[in-house]
Amino acid sequence: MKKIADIYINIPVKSIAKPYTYLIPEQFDILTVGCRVLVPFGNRIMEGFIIKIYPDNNSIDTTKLKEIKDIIDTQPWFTPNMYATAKWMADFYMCSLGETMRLFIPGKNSVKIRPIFNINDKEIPLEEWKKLSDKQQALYKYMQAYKDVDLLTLRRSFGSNENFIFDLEKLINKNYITKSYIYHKQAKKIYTDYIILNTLVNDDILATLKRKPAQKKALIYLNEIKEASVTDLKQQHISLTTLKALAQLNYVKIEKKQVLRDSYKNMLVNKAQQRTLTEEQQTAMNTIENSLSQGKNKFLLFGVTGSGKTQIYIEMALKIRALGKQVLILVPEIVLTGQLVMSFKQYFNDDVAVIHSKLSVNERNDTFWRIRTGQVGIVIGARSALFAPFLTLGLVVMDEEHEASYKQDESPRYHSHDVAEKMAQIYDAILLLGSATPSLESFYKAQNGEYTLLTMKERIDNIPMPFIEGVDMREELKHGNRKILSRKLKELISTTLAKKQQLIIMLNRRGFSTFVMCRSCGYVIKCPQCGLPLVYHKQGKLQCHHCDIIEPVPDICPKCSSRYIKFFGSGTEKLEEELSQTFPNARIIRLDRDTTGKKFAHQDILKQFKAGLYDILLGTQMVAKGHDIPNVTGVGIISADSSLNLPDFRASERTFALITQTAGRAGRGSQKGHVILQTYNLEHYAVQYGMQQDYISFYNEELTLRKMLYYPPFCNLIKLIFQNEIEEQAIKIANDFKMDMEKYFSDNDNIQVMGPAPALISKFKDMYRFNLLIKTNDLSIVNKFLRQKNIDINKYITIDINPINTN
DNA sequence: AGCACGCCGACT
DNA sequence: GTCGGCGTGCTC
Repeated sequence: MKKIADIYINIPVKSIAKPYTYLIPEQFDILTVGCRVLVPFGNRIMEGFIIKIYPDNNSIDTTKLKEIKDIIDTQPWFTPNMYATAKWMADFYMCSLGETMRLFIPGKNSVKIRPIFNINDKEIPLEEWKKLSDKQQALYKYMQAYKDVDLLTLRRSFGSNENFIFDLEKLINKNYITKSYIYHKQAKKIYTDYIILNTLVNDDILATLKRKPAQKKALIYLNEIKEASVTDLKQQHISLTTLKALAQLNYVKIEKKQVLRDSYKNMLVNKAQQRTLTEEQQTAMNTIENSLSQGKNKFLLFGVTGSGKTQIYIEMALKIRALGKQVLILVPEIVLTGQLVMSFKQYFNDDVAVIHSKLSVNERNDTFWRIRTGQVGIVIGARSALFAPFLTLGLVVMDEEHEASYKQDESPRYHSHDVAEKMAQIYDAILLLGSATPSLESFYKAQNGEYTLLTMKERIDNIPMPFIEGVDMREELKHGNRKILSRKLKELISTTLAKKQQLIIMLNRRGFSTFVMCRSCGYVIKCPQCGLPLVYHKQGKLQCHHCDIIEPVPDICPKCSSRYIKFFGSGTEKLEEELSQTFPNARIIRLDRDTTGKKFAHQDILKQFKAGLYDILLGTQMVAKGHDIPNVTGVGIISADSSLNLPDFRASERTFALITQTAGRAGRGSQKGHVILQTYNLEHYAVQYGMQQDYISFYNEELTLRKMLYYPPFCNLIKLIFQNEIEEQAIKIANDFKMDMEKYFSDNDNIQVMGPAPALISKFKDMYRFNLLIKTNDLSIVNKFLRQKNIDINKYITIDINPINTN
């Protein structure tokens, strides 16, 4: 009797967000829950994940079921814990299980499926043949000559214009040509020749090699390490000829072995020196031990920039590795991995795997395999590292836990913070969050005892905190200075350069001018797709920083045809120009998304700056994060306000964090740092406390505001984005829903609906977008209501649980 | 998401 | 009368 399985199809589409039932053919009886399979779906072959196998098929009508076509895994890819995580994510974020499960496989699909075409065996009668067009006849003749033709080959032979597809379908419909599918695994395994010692090495054997010094040397070397790859041996100056000769003598065996790609393998690092913890670090470790013995295993490590949080992560990782469990280290961006990977490699060497979105599918696949088979114990990576196939998990570290980039901003819109916390629970692992500026939510939890708070106030080696000075840019204007650089900052740059020390200058906008406006009619040139102002870049192009669309700069205003088109606002390119004009002898390098296109470009720039090849590093917030450059004593923050004026309740929090993080770059060596902070909002509390580096006061003031306005951490947020081609329709549907919901929850004061308000990107690809913001103290009842109303499968409504911004 | 199906206007 | 445009609905 054939068994039956429930399968989720690997497609990121809400409308098919349900399991489909298939028969398991007898030859695939080994299949279990968590295996990946190929199934017929509609008239295609698709990849699917088995989520359930029925013990018997008595109560199910099997006549309408299709059969599983082929298998991808014989062992389940999804462990029960991976499945539990995916399931929780789908429930919590109200998206399809297929959508969350596919996060866990390397690449979007495990197999590549492509259609191939062949002629049908039966002949075409002459009178039918005559009815075919010339093109159709040509196509048929072509397929008589070649077997298993795919679309790519046809395209090459029949021109790039797609007309042949029409004729092809005609022939398929008449059953002259058949269409079938072939598939192969996405990831290709690579192999290398491996040399394995095949004899006891003793004096007798070595004696036979008396006149063969190279072979003798090779054998002695192999005796020490037993086996090695041919490439590794080549580095030891042992040639393939030598090895082949040894193989002839049967002293060694040559075997093919799979190589697991790892571009971080040959990273050169110094061995870790003697570990000595500071008093604060030791206290933190003791607190962790005590809490663990009381069964508390969630920690918030609140440590100022430069206090040595990384060392705590390492200490904890050492403990967990000693227990044989795996460790996950999350970092906000690939950019930050460089520094942290180095530190971990010093202690763990090749026990470290790195995962991020710039890895090739092949390398990711190999890395996943090393994790899956327990060949590595430390996994460092950005968001996507959450979905590595851990065997066990004893510790989840989240560095810079306040970072907004932990939130995935497209479907499935998960927040790594939530997922990491859930995973820690599922795997029974320790959760360790770290930040110099914790998110309000996390610090609030620490205050309430949900997390154990670990505080480190001192910088390592008693390095003093930098001196921060604010410059009111309104005063600068009054004194006739219309430049980007204030007089004080210019002075700081001069004196720092004179001392042969380095500077970091942050301006959180890339490009040259931030908007282009017609002086005559006031028209601002906007992105045709999303309506945001286009940014002028130096190479003479206009770019949308949201859609990456590039447009030429118009000579005349598109609206009133006047020639008075001017550029306003300043970005990093303009700052670079002003700096090099003001300080012609300074060596300046820029770091922003425009200069970091290639895979390791970012690290290269930082490496060169660190090596002293440049005096000034300028860039967007990228320059604010993580790296430790001892010779930097001066830091300039050009516009602390740009993040302050955003219409979002987290604007103050972000501004405070950005100021603190950037200022923290100054004075990491023995010299005291000096920071100039330019702002138009000098009296704002986020700026003031940022200047004083006083997180606690900022937290208290911000928390009072949050409580008053009923925002997180006092409630949870759900953002609903309503889309429609007709603006009024979008507003009406949103409003109707709002009234519906308010009626349903009329007796519950803790659930509020705000809006509808036009989204920040109010029109995208001809769709108007309006937001509703739901505030609730109970996510689950709102979740239930939304499902009941089928909001979760409505393709014109996007649900964002715990959104990172509200506009 | 694809892909078939089906209903309506343009062209041989 | 046929071709082909795109809106609608389905996928075990």
